[in-house]
Amino acid sequence: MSHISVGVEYGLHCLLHLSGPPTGVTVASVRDLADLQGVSIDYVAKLFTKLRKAGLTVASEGKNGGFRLAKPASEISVLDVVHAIDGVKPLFECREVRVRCAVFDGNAPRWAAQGVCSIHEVMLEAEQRMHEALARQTLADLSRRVDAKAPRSYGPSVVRWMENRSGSA
Amino acid sequence: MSHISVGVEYGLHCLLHLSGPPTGVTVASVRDLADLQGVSIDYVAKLFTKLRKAGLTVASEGKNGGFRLAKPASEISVLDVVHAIDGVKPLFECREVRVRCAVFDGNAPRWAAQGVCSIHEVMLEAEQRMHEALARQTLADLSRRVDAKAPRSYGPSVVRWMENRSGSA
DNA sequence: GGAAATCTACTCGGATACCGCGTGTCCGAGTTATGGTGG
DNA sequence: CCACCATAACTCGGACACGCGGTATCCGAGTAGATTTCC
Repeated sequence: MSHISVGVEYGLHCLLHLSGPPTGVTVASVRDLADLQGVSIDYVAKLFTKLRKAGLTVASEGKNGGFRLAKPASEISVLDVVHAIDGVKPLFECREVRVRCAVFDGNAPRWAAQGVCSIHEVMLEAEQRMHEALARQTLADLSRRVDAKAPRSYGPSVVRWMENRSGSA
Repeated sequence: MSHISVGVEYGLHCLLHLSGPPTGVTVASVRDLADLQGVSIDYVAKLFTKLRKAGLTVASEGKNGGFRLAKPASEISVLDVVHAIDGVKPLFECREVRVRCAVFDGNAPRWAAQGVCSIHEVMLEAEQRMHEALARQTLADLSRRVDAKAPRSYGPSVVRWMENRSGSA
């Protein structure tokens, strides 16, 4: 179990497919998105509920409904997706052991509880660096990287796959 | 449950007390270290077993035994402690969903499985930034910060507390 | 032919089951200094 | 006075219990377009 969950991974892959041409479409149903990656439909649906609440996607209900990005892909960072799905769980949870030092015998002096624990400071600094790196990358950046790897035929084949599904259903 | 466990927090606090004057001593038993912070003895013992295996501390067995740092505090980074106790668990565990894309229909082409997943790359970059921040801080740095906060009387009182314990026992 | 009813496909959200892992505890074994005992 | 033995204190390492949260599934409700039915 890692700090950044698989939900984030699924979510990012789905959002990449929603980032428009050349590699993806602009609107798709949860069913198609889930089946496209061999993941549980219900699970992906829960992810998109979170993404919607975070204001990253908008949903259109009813038949032929689906999700699309609420903003241009260049304005959605990886950090946004992480926070939307995993919440803001901290890298490190300080338990304030400094105030429980036996020397204080129960009642810690003011200076011990004041400010942020020194160890906590270091962890917060590291967390900050991590967040900066994640905030720097947007869906558009990721999309470009994928496009650079994949052959030119990949994008259209994905689009065709989705159209065939809705056609056969 | 955060990515960096409470074990690391306990471990760091213990190691700080082992970082020598002015705030700490140079050798101490697990019992004293644990009681000093109101933490389970057995649990701290397990932590120190890991720290020993990682080569950060050395133990002297038998009566009046205990642990001391294997290296100067200035050569032990926070990252070393994190890795020693939590292991090297990754920030993000890529499940390679890219190769499971339904378009490939079971057998993914070479280009899809080649190299590192684009999403994974971003996560690795963030993890790297985090590690850099943790590697930059040593026990000596932390010790200095604590000393700057605590009054001059704190260090000696900790030492006295330990001596009283071994004296009364 | 147009309006109403039905159907279908989709989103929404809660409830729940499963399972791995972090946290914490317990115990037996090995090791070394200390204190006591007997020659 | 010295050698020997028992005891205490400590580390070492495995085993295990507990609970939380991530992962995954199921189901009922609400909504809107498509289709059919009926006047």
